[in-house]
Amino acid sequence: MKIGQVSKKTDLPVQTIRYYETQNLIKSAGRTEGNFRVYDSKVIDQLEFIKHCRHLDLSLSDIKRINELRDNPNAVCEEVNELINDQVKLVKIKMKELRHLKTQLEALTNSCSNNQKVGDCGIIKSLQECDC
Amino acid sequence: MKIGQVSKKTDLPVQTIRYYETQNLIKSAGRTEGNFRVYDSKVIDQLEFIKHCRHLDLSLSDIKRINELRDNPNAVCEEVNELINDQVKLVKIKMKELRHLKTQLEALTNSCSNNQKVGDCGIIKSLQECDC
DNA sequence: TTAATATCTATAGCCACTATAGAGTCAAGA
DNA sequence: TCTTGACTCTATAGTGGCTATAGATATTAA
Ligand SMILES: [Zn+2]
Ligand SMILES: [Zn+2]
Ligand SMILES: [Zn+2]
Ligand SMILES: [Zn+2]
Repeated sequence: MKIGQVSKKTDLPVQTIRYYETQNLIKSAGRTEGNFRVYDSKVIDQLEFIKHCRHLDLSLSDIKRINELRDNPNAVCEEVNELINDQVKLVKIKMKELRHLKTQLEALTNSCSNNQKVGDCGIIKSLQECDC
Repeated sequence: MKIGQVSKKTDLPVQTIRYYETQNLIKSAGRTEGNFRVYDSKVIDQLEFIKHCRHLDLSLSDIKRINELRDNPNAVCEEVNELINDQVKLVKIKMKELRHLKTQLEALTNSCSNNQKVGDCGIIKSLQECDC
């Protein structure tokens, strides 16, 4: 299988697959005589795994670590658990920040009736005076 | 006033102030004989304005646009309004994504009792099988 | 044979900074 | 006056996770 076909099967851009190789998330593939990468079907599963991890917004280094852990199926899974818990914490922090942001932005839109002069616009004024 | 003092007053790193200059968010400052930047107190307000906009996660190009609009105090403030509304939309989209993420991550943590073998860990299994 | 398509490497760009290196400037104390 | 240390300067690279481009080579289909 060449990289284009892997790309179609996984719905990942060719560039991204090559990028994952440079980051050692997948092994460097074998090559044809003409220097084209050749894959066997195992890589599909590996890339799907990476994709799912990325859906969860795990960093590539986290994913690398999870892959390492997967290679020791007899080890205790505590570290996997921690990684996911840390990610939950991160997401919660980001959500909190966004809620704060939303409140502030909506207060701003309420301070402007949309047909004022820029010089009188409540948004501009609030941005000058805000004490956050 | 030299850049270090501006930095202290605004609580912005010196590098950031210079960076804003390269991005034309503030005018390039005057210089001493020894080529040090010299500012008057106006720049403090300008930087505070930028800071407040950044608190709202407005992009530097948005901030640049808002600054341009501020220079036409007689224009209608519709565009300011739109910028903020677009930002609200962005924030809402991001919040939705994060809520989805949180749900998925918490389902993952529930699928693992933390003292399993990696080979049996529900998190790993879910990441292999997930169909999102 | 030729044209289109696929692949290769290397490099730059995105965003908003942050960090570093190496050189120059300035102020205060001995 | 000299020196030390703090401050500033420019230029450059790094962050993360891709994405886009250029220019060369390889393969495939008509
Ligand atoms: Zn998934
Ligand atoms: Zn307004
Ligand atoms: Zn503010
Ligand atoms: Zn587990």
